[in-house]
Amino acid sequence: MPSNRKQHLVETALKLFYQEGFHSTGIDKILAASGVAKMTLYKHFPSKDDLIRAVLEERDKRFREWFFGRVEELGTSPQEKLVAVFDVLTEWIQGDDFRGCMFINAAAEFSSKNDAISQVASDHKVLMCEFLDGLVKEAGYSNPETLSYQLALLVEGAIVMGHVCGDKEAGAKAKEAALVLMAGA
Amino acid sequence: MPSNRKQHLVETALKLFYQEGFHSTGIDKILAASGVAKMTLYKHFPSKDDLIRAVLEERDKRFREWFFGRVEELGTSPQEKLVAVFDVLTEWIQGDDFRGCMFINAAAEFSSKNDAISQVASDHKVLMCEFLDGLVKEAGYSNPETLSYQLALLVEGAIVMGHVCGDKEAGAKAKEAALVLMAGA
DNA sequence: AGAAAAGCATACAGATCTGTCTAGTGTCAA
DNA sequence: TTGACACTAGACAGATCTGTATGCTTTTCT
Repeated sequence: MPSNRKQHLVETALKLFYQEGFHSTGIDKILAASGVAKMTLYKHFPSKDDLIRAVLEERDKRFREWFFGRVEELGTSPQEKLVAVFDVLTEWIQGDDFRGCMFINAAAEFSSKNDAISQVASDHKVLMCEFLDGLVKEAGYSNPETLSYQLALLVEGAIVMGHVCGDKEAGAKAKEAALVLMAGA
Repeated sequence: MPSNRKQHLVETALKLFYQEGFHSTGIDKILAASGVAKMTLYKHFPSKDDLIRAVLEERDKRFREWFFGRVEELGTSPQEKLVAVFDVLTEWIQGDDFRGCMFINAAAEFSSKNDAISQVASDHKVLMCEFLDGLVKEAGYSNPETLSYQLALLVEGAIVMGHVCGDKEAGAKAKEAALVLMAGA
């Protein structure tokens, strides 16, 4: 049974790292916000990097659960689910606490020398792509890899435009483009 | 006439901030790498944030000059230039020192509270979009804004996949998608 | 040549940040 | 009751980082 405190730390760090960035969020801020003692943190996580990795892994797990789950809720056929991807994307981007993709942000903050963190970010994107790929294959498109990657590009593009430019319509516009690509495939 | 030293500082900071990130690059590292004295830096830039802003503005200027220039070199008709956009994108992503888009990275590191820096990042993206929009309009597409934004999504998506996943083919794959969208518009 | 500006070197203040040490508190189980 | 264990509180070490102060040298312009 995982300690109460450990989970609580990850919870708090999840919010703070996402909202303010990794370097900008000091250990002390996380401790103050969570009400956990410093020694407890360092008992569970040998270093800040370890905490960051744990947070990213948790984020990956939760985000995909939420995203894939919502897609399944909104669509029945694989075709519908592919379209739903962009509705869920829009939901996310339009949410009040949207601040881009945590993994893109992590890749931006940590140079690729930091293997472990960059790897988690890359893995997350691969898993997102594989989800799309699964749907595209189920839907029976020819050249599924090509189409699914193209849809992934639109998703990532919308995340960026939503974050950097604050364009709340980025998801909807990506959806339009996706429909064109799907129709042409 | 801008001081030699000032330009030299921006030059050095440009490289370091891009390669290692903004928070990870301390003032002292920039000074050591450039051989400029600390007081000289603070004479030209009241704070690190001011230096960062100056660097981002310079980057925006140079990047667009390079990017737009290369596009003009590779294509003659607006149509060709639109295709060339994705060849130049590929060139960039495949370059040895590619580490994503400096403005996406800046937006990731600085929470939106930091108005000035976030604004420069947003402005850069808007200018990139406007360039695409100009080409699309010259090429005579109907619904130009729709198409140009869709192409922008592909560009941003390719940058992300190129950076986070290290996919050197992201640009080429975005090009394929762009051709489909252009054909359908 | 000589004044004014620009830059250099270095030490330092003060804040902040990661990570450690120590001593004490509360809890649960044998 | 006692011992193991998790956690707390707070001081502290040591590094690092931004920004300042001071005194000196170099360049530049007239």
